[in-house]
Amino acid sequence: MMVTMSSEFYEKIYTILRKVPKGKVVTYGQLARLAGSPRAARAVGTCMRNNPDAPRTPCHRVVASNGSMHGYSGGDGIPTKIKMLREEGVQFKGGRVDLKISQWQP
DNA sequence: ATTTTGACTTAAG
DNA sequence: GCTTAAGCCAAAA
Repeated sequence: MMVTMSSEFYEKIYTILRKVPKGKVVTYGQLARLAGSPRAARAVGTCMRNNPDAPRTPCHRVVASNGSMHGYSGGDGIPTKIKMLREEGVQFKGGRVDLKISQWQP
């Protein structure tokens, strides 16, 4: 199998994000860290933006490090994202996700 | 090839 | 606890 050098870490991001169970969320930094680039949190966001609510990439389960969210390219954006997470059983706290109980732990 | 922008994170006030 | 500033990675102009 040949290695896709350019988007190598992108595929990792998708793979990891796909492993995140329902009702759990993951931060951009965590995804980047698991992908092999702990400082590429921004790049992760760029990747998500190009891929909307693709059935293969649950970008709505990706939140910021402090539990809040920065953006979402699907539905109404942020509100839709919150709604989806809430439907999955994610506990919210003043508009922010409770990372203490809802953050995915590999 | 260089500059700008962006779904980020951490540190400091 | 919230706001402001600086740093980092990758894609788009």
